Amino acid sequence: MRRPTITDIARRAGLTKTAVSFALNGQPGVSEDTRRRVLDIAQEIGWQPHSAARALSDGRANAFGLVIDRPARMLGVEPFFMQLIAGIQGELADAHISLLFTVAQDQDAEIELYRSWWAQRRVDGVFLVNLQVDDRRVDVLAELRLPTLVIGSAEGAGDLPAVWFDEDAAVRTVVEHLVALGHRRIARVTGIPGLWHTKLRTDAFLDAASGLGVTGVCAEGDYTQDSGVRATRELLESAQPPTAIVYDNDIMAISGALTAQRMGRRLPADLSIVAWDDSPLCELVHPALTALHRDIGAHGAHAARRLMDAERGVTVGGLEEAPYLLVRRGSTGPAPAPAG
Amino acid sequence: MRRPTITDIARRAGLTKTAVSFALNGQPGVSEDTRRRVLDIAQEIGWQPHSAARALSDGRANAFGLVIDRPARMLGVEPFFMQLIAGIQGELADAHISLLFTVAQDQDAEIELYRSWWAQRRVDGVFLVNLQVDDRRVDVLAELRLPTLVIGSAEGAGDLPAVWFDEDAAVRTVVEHLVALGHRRIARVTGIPGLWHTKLRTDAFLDAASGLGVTGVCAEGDYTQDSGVRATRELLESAQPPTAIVYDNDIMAISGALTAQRMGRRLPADLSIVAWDDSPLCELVHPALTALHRDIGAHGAHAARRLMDAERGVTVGGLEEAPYLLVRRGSTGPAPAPAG
DNA sequence: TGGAAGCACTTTACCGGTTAAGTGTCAACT
DNA sequence: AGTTGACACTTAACCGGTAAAGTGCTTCCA
Repeated sequence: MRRPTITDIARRAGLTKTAVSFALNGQPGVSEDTRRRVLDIAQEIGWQPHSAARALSDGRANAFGLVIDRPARMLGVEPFFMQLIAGIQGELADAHISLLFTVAQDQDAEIELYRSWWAQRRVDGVFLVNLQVDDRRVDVLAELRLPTLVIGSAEGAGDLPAVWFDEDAAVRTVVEHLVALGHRRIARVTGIPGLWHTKLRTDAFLDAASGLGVTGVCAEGDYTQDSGVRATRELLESAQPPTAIVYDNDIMAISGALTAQRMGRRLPADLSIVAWDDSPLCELVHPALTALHRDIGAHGAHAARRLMDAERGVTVGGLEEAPYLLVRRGSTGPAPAPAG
Repeated sequence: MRRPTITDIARRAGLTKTAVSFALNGQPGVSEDTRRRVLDIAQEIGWQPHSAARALSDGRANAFGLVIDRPARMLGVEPFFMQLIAGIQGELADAHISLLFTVAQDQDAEIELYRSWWAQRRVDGVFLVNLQVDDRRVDVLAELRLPTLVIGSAEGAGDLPAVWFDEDAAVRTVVEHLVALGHRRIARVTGIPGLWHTKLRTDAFLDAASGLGVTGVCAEGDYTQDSGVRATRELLESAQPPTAIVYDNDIMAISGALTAQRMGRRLPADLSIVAWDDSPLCELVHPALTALHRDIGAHGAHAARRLMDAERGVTVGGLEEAPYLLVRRGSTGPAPAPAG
């Protein structure tokens, strides 16, 4: 089955390919009759433009790129990226823009990939995720002038447009919730320390705690359940254990909850737990975990729309998403009465 | 920063672009000196071929496609696809082939996407996952002659090449393991019924059970934790509850394990549990879940290599992966002594 | 010493689109 | 009646590669 070209259409319509191109693209210069006829033929023989031909001609690849450089072992346990991609797709599909999705070994490999994509004109722009403090990717992408949309953090994005959630407000909501329940020693198990949103949350967490006159402690995690278990154990075995723990993702929260239960803590009577990002996993354990909920699909859609705008030269500002929603479930409750 | 083309190289080398093209592609017809010089210049100015130009010229898109049509809600809770994609990428990267990854609403949308990719020459081939019984995609792809590699099932793939795991042997391994532990009533919570590998496992499960003279029961699930909870409850509340349950994925296994524990069953004293696919989640619960382990990354890599071969016209046969490995953890043990 | 062969290129054309510039025809206007 | 201009196209060129066919020079051999 040979794929039809505009030349085929031209032959059948008795026109030149230029006339056909005009007709197909709504350009003036062809009669309405002719345009109709051309469109009918195109429809009939199932013509669609050859992506490479068009790309070569107009210089646009009609593709965006998304690279994740976390180790494969850690990928996918979190639903975040799949939901994000699904949201992005929804917007891109209508515009006939494809998504090149890649998993890179590390940041060097990721940067090499951007250079390669740029040099080969494979993509018209990229989504940048998991922004780190002093992230080298930002400078590289700016230097390449590859349209970029940062997902997840306004800080550190430099001049690049971004979409993000208000981590600060979310942290405050959680801390206020816990303080209102009487908690005075609150801990937080962080995500990977180098990431901007981890830093934002940590700063906001310590601020909120001291602002409300309670003790806030951070233990370092890395999103894996191992780290969730370890951090939880350390916190609960410390001299002055917290009565509530906030985890930076759901995996750590669940492993933390189960660890605490194994250590004899009742939830929420002895310990309250809050998860960040509300995946189905949060309802897996008993009691179900109180969690910060956000619309990740919409987040992806917003990112996609903005990258499309940015790539077309429209100046786009940042977008702060609708606030996180604190979904209260069984894992948070009144602080235990002070011992002794 | 203008991107360099071979014409730029030609100008600097004092040659025509044809000579440059020959030099860059290792074609005969240029002296070694000239070739060196051209390669040096290319290196120096950071030239890489314009993907669209090359695609237009040689007719290859240098991209493969992968579509998943499960609802976004269910995606990503399972690490399977992320690991698969990471494995695929590893192979494709060296060959400078990109992966177009898309999440589709349903199978109709997926088929439309294939037609569109084909008509626009966006991809040179596609990976087909989650093969269903009477899958319409197989015929469409065969009709389009879009090189296709089926991942996960030889059955139902028609003439399309495939890579798959031996589900039959895996089922037998599990059932034999459980029977050896003394279990006589074994249940299985299935994945989505329409999928080929679900059917394969179900048939094999019932066969293995009757072959070993034990009772095998299947309860329908759909990979979600809700279905895991529901099926587990039904099974345990039935007149003759099983002493062991095998789940078709890890999410259902975990929710099943937790549900059983909440219903007062001790694991493995009262009930043994086996998970299909060994993600980190399996070690989340206590006792950790016995699980069927397989190398999903390698699976993806094999698929990628075979699709590359198929697309180049090499006749590729099917590949059965190394067998599943049953990782024994705390969730399986001797069957409880018969009551009464 | 003339012809053939081989080398190292160049010329030309093509892939399938888009687009600037050119052309023939007809109607309207002066 | 001749110019003008609009219309509906066509011609030609371009995007950046690849590749078949052609060219000029050297070398080798009979």
